[in-house]
Amino acid sequence: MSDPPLGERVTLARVAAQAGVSRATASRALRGDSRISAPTSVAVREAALTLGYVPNLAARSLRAKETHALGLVLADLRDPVHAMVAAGFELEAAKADYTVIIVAAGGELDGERRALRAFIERGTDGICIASGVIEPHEARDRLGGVPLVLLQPDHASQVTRSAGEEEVGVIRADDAAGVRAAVWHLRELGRRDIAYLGSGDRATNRLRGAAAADAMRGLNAGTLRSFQVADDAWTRPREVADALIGALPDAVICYDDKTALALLDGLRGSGIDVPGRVAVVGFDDIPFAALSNPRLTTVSTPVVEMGELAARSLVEATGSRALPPGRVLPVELVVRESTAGYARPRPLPADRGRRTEVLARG
Amino acid sequence: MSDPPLGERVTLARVAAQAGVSRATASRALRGDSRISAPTSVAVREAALTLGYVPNLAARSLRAKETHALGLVLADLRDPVHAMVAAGFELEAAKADYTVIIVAAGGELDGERRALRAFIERGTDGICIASGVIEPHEARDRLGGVPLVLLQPDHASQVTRSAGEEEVGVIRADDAAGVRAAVWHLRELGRRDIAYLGSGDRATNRLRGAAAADAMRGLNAGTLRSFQVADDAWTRPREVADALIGALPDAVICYDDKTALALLDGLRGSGIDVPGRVAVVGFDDIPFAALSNPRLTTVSTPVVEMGELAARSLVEATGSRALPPGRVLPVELVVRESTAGYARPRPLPADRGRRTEVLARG
DNA sequence: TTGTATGCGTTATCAC
DNA sequence: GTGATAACGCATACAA
Repeated sequence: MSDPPLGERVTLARVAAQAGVSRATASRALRGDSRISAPTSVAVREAALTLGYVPNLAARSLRAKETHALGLVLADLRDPVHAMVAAGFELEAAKADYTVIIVAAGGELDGERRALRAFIERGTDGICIASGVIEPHEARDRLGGVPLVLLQPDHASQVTRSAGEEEVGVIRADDAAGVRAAVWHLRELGRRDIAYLGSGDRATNRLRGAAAADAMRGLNAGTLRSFQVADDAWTRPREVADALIGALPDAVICYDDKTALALLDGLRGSGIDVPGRVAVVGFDDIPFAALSNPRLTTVSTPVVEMGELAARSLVEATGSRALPPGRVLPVELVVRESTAGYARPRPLPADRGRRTEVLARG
Repeated sequence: MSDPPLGERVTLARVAAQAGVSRATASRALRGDSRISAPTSVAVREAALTLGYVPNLAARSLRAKETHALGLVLADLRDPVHAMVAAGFELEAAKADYTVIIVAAGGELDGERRALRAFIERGTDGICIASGVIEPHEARDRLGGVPLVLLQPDHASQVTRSAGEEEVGVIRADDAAGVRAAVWHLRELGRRDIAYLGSGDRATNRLRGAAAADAMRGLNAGTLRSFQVADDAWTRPREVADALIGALPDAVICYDDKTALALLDGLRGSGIDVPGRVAVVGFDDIPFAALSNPRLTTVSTPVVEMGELAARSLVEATGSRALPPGRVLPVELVVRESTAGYARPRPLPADRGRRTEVLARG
């Protein structure tokens, strides 16, 4: 079952010798070149197997000028959303027999620059920057020709482009549509004093906040109130709740699920009922949003699929010399208990509580 | 700011030519060889900079027989625990200027074999298998000499080794101690009918179950009851709760936090009070365990640190020709509301609810 | 159908 | 201090 212990690594030359052919023939046989006769092919394969030959991809890359590797830059694998993007990316890359190099840049410009440099050094065939803060133009410049996909770019320049618009090489979720659906939903429930709770100071945050304000305007529903907490405030639920308490709205749309779940906890700590006193909406629909108490209403974004799509685009781009296309992916509002009517739900028979209602489809 | 658009990639030869020296000299100058004169060194660096030279690591690896890359096999990046291991691993690798290749093997033997093969092909300087199901001996065989670290190995052979024992190249958390602390804690609270709720059929699950049974025996506390749900049951909370309902214990130690949080949700769906009727304990202490309602008592395992440790071991192993050492890392029981006294906690002033109590330190 | 020869970009060994 | 030159392992253009 297990290969022979490779003290010194077996090279193609050894295989060729063993099979009694030239290196060229061995190479062709192993790569399935149609011109090689069946018997030689078999002989070579056999030799490779018994010797435990494993090709040296560094050597192959050097010749072939392609590595069958993709690079993925993201902010932090500890964040479930980023991890899910990475999961989708790796999954799809693996299907096409590509390997993935991941660099966590910590959401910092210099980290992203270093990551790009590392990818160039390693000659990755394609690169994806997820939630990057680097200016798109700079990234493309630094890469000079290597296929690049920007996934939910978080650079300031992204705030101003009009919603729903596709951009070459950019994959995004339709955040604006999601926020709009949330606002509509809350208005339908009779909530009047709606607020946006931002977290961090990146483009995505500002974009969602702006979308909420727009939606309010579109509904002639008065102005949106705005609160803001730090990037990592969600690990300190009190801090999140305290940002609102004292000027409590009757509905809050949060930057993401992490913030929303922390808010839920913080409000409970202050004896404030959700959804009775305040309705809460999250963003992303991470798995734990369905397990909170009350279960969290949230805008579900296809994070895993976005990762998959990014990888697929890159794989395709390396084949055809074309640029990866852009995409704006639909999101949907998943309504759960945190925005239910004024009464808290009773114990639920069967799986009723799990049911979700689609209000908006990007 | 941005490098010149590299149509064809700049090679060392170009830099050398530009600086008016030989390739050898250029190479030495860039790597900081002390024998190169200051003026030439400067000239070379300058040339490299203006030309936008980026070294080709494939070529370098081919010569140097080391890649400055580490391989990480894990089951699934969508799982927060695995993602956190990966985060720690990448973080620490990056500090030592190593790049990380991640392959998700889906918890399947063949996937892990393929991953190892891919790593060998790419010549990674070290490899970590996290929660792998591959037999340790087989893994070492296939790798022939490449430093290997097994992180929380999940192969059957791991169940029988005695708890707390260190094994070369194996990094584990002291699961048994954690479970023991949980059992003691529950007994102290007066819970008598304690159960273990397993999930999946891997070694780690069996190991934790066995540790719980042992702890009960050690306390002369009667026999532990055992329940079991599928690997992915946590996404179907009803199913998790239904596994217990009908023979409800008054305390449950769950395989992990995901399962515990699902159980919390499922029990709530059935109107069963936690901790009033049942106390619930999780395992891992993922961030969301602190945000549930009730907040989850859980065994905190140093997942990120384990990833860091793994990477560090590998980096060190590549330097010194030695094998990576083994480690059993301490865990601690974090007591929260899900095992509080019989009364449900009132709204909490300030951060009282966040306080944790350390009961056991591996 | 197979073999020969060359080069991918670096670094190390040996000269000078 | 610096420069030729060879070699890492592989894949291909060209010959046969």
